[in-house]
Amino acid sequence: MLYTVEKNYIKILDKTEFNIEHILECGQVFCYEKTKEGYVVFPKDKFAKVIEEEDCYKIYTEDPEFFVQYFDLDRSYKEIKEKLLKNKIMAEPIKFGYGIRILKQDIFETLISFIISANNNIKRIKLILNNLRTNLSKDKKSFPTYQELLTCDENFFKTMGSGYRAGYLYRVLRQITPEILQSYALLPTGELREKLISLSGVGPKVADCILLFGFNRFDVFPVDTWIQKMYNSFFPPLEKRKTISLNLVKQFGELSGFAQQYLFYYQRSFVKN
DNA sequence: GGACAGGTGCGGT
DNA sequence: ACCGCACCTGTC
Repeated sequence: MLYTVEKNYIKILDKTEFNIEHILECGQVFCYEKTKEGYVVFPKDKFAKVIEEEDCYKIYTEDPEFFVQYFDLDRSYKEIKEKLLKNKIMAEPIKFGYGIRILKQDIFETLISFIISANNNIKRIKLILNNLRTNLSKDKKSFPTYQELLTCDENFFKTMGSGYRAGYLYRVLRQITPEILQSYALLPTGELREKLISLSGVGPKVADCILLFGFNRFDVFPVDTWIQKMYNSFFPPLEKRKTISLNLVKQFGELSGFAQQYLFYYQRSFVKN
């Protein structure tokens, strides 16, 4: 067993299967901060403080049940890594990001976050999301609700720093509701992907991210500029991201999403600084 | 100062 | 269906 639930924290017993830096910095999430003591993470209206100790992690939270789900603690990543290691290309990335886990994030939150992420850098994405939180949510620290976002006009989103994505945000809020999004969970991946791409500000890359991080569909391989660079350094170079994605899904099948995270985290570690 | 960020929408072929 | 280009704005 990976964890035990104590009174006000979750204890992670195996640090080879959970590394908070790997989990939060591998590109799947924006609502976290590094602190002096460790990391804080604040999905939806929840909050947890993650502290590393000698032989364990402690996840301090008022809602352990939520964070057991959120951190995907009941899935064996040991098995996933073993399967992925059959592909030689995965050896170094898994060695480097051994403690990665794919979070189970709120679907609506993932939609809004990744629309903002398009052609953008992480620092600025976090800034925009912070602006939205402090200006819209009543407690200044929860992710804004659908209703709160719906009251905003396009210009407001611009003042939050979202630039030309302001129009995407304004329109997408009038195309869907969190409830309709949730109902898409019943659809097969291909059909669901089409639904997502039909939304304003959602193209192939953002759709794949929502599929992976919100709906936890692992048979998709989001290809951004980093993955494209990685791919073109390992394989005969390709221009089109769609072809790259198809090739990678062909290689990794139902484990594509996991492979993507290890490869992304590894690739980005070189270029960062 | 320009290139680049976790791309998308749009109009023209 | 497949290009090519414009697009906010902070950071290097």
